[in-house]
Amino acid sequence: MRLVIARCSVDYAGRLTAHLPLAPRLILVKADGSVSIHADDRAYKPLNWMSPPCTLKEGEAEGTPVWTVINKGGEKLVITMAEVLHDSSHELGVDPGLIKDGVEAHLQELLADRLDTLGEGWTLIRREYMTAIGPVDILCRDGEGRTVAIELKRQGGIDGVEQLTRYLELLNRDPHLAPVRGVFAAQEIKPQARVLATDRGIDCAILDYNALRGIEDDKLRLF
Amino acid sequence: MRLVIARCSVDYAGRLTAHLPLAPRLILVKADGSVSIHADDRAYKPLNWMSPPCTLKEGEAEGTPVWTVINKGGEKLVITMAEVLHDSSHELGVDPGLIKDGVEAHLQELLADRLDTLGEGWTLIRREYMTAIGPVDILCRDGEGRTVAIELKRQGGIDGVEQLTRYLELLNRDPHLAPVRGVFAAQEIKPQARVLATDRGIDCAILDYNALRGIEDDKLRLF
DNA sequence: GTATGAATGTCGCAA
DNA sequence: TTGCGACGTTCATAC
Repeated sequence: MRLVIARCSVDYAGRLTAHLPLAPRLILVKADGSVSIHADDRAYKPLNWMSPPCTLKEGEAEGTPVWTVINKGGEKLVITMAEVLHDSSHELGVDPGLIKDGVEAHLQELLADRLDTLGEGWTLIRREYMTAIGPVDILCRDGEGRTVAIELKRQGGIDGVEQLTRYLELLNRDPHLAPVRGVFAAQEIKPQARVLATDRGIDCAILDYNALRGIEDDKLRLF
Repeated sequence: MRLVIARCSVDYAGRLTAHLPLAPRLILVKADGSVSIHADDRAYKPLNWMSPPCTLKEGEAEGTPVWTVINKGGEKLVITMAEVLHDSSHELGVDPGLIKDGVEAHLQELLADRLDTLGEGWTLIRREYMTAIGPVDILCRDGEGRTVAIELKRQGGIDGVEQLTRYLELLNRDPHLAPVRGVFAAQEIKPQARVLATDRGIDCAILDYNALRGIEDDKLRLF
């Protein structure tokens, strides 16, 4: 990883064209070949960048360094350095990587295992039940044997209700499944999404991730 | 802007929980208060980060530096540094910012000028035709004098079809306009979106930006 | 490889 | 503040 602090101007021509006037910035060159240009704001987002695979050519024009980064698609990033204030390189090696927990895939797994938290006697038919317009997160049967389509979200917004509505419309055309109930399950459901869901006869369920995981942990502890 | 290279382990507890085992990484502290942790891959994306507003507290545990970053929402990032390999600070000042030159509004302009690419005798009524639920990208008449609502997208997804459906529903209530056809026009239309559109009697059109622009260029060259 | 949906999405605009 | 759509979205995964 190479860190360069320089007063520079930058031009990008690719999916759009962009220009950065002369100013001091950080230029970050990673071992993967990527180049990104950071200002002292915009949080983690660079002003401009080039993703690998790409090639960096360090050239010169009238005594000032000019870096040209090009990728396969013909996108081009040109960095003109009026003044280099810092330049250092560091060997980091391969990163062992990130361990994530608490994303939708995990929620789905947990809920599929604990459908009884939604109601007594609920049984799983399939996770990621495939339809022509996409996979239903969970398809199951309720205590009375009715088919239920569950849409899972971390944040329950209107778009999730729309999604579930489309699935229900489609699933209800299938005589083997109809009538199909809908359950909109999320860690948090926004008021407007709840109103819309209720209006369409879709039930809402708030998921407690820690409780689900806790139950799971308890279950695991038994064995 | 402060650049620290350190062998560190990181724990994040917030919208999800994540852990990074001990390894050499770049820790980037910006003047806006943000902290991001970069490995030597993943292009411009950090392994972990905290966006401003947040507070960084530099502490210590058994002789090793421990940084704790907390934001208003109670999200927490803890960086434990086993070994600091580099530490430098740099004044960059406020960045003059980015000048972008994009394509999205341009597409609408081009298509409005070349409605005949969709069919013979098509004529523009209005771009950005205002309705109670938002502006229809293009409203026009087809060769047989029927009203047509066009929804434009660079990437045609299901959400775009939904949007157009809502417009059509509304427009068809207006006796001056009804019946109104729908055309979903995009540079690329995803299969599922096409299925949904077709199912709802909405026509799909693929736009060739370069061709449209080329035609436009030719036209411009005449004058 | 393609297509599809999630993302600690982020960002910006408007009601 | 919330909602909504775009992003050089990027990213992972199922087909």
